[in-house]
Amino acid sequence: MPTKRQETTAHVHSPAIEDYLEQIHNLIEAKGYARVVDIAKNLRISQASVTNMIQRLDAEGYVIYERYRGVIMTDAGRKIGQEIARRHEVLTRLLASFGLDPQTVHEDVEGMEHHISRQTLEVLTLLMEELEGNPELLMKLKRQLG
Amino acid sequence: MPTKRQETTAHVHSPAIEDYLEQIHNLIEAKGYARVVDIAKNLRISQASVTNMIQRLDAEGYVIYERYRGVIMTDAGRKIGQEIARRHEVLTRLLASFGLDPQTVHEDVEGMEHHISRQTLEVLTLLMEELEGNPELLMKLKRQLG
DNA sequence: GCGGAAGTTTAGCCTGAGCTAACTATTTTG
DNA sequence: CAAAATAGTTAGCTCAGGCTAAACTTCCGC
Repeated sequence: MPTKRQETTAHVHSPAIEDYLEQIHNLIEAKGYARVVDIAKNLRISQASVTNMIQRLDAEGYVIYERYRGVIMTDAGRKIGQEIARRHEVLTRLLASFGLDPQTVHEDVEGMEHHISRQTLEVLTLLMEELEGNPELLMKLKRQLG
Repeated sequence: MPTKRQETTAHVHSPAIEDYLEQIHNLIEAKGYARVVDIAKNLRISQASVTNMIQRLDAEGYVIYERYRGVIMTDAGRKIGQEIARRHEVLTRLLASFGLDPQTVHEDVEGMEHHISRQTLEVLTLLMEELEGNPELLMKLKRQLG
């Protein structure tokens, strides 16, 4: 893997970090708080790994963490969490509109969501909106999918 | 042995492996052979890392490797290399048709190409073809991009 | 208000995939 | 055809991000 060389300037974050922040963001949206055990369950990794990463997220300024007490997000963390959630939603709606099986959609979205620039997100949003507002076109394309 | 169906190109290989096989495939297409030094240059990693990985690719049956003599691809390796190259091409054409800057296209494609299922590839191919055959629609969408 | 269940943290380990430095092999060229 | 340049390899590191086992905290029912 051509690992992105660490930019000295604006700090770049890994897919893993994005996954955690997206998850924490979603949990806080949904239940008002984010527990280690739930993050671990949703990401399907061990609780120990979550604790570990949360400490890193705190050190890097994405969350504020107090031992045994849970996390809250900083503005920086929330921003990233929201961005990823947005990419997730657009991709999911776009693919789902073609009737792909939900499991496949989920897997592809999980994989792709970390790699989409602002510009590409705009393109995909546009495509999604066009298809949602133009059922004729969508039907035509779906017919071609066989 | 009970029958274990494994039809859907199971993700048994890493993104890194796909990157190498895509690159080796492209080089062989273009020049008839793939040298360590060129693979390293294209993936922007060290030659030592390439040698290392090539040995793994041989061990896992994707290429045949002879010390100091270069690599050739097995059928398994070629299949993956072609698949990734195909995903690469579809994504590139789709995004480029909206006039996104080539550097951005390239980065996004590099990131996304490893995560696209057969079904999603079909959807994206369809969208690409529709836009290429329907300049009206493409123009309309591009106008909306601002 | 205490004891066990549930949740969290620590310690120590592993693997993938990069790196550099030093060496070896091959190719090119004066 | 030998020596310099180029290409390839090996050894030994690093780092991210997983893991398990065991220890520690918190919470809840009795």
